[in-house]
Amino acid sequence: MQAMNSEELLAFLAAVGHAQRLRIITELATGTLYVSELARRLGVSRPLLYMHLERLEKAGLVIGRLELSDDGKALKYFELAPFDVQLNVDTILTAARLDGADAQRDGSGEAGKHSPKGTPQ
Amino acid sequence: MQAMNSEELLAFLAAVGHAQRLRIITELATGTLYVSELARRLGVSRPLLYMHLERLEKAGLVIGRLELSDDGKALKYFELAPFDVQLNVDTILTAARLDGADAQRDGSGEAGKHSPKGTPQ
DNA sequence: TTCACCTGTCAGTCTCAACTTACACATGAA
DNA sequence: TTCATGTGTAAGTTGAGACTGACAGGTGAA
Repeated sequence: MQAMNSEELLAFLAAVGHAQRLRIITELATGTLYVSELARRLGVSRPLLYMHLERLEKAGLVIGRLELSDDGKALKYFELAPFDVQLNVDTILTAARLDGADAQRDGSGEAGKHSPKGTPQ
Repeated sequence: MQAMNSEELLAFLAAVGHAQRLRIITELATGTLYVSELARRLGVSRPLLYMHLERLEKAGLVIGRLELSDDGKALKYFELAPFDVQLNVDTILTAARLDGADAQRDGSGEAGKHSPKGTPQ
């Protein structure tokens, strides 16, 4: 998995760092499931599960797609997306460094003055 | 870094998964600092920084120790603890599996007799 | 004494994610 | 029609974490 900036890293960590969502991941690891079925298995209300799945999807941890069953019902299936993030000091420093690079690319925010290269201090 | 159960994993993720705390880690990566100095650098109130450092320390990401400076002032220094956690589906499944093992070891809760041997599965 | 540093903690407020309840809307089967 | 199944969303409540401000205590130096 490629390097992330702080924002992406935080989104990822926030997504995974929740007991319910860990359970969701564990459950989806056994195979693809549609929302209502997953809600039943986990003993969670469907709207709540929706919120969690939305969060996981935004962070790229799960993928959802709407399918028609044989009897014409619409089922929203979710499956696990492959992910693998190494978390150590280097990862975090890299994320911070990417933030700076992003800001520079965008050109906005800090009016250029900021030391263009090298770390201050 | 050795395998963690869900509780430890969540504590770790919650500790790292916060913008301010990422900045703290980034700052401490440059070297050991005492609280007031760190607060100044980050532009954060000291009580707030305390809370964050406490959280980081509980999760084992930083280590704090009180030192006497030459002029007799007490300074609370914090340094980064080495950490390295791989985050993928396997990590999470392993954590879930450890939870079960922990519960069995503790013996309570599940009126489980003592299961004679081995890990279920 | 007063000042400028530091540590440590408490009592609040505020904000937001988490969670509940309820609705509108489909389908197929009884 | 009614029931059981599903999706999708829009309210509300709540609870925990984040954050502020103020305090009590210590030191050494002016």
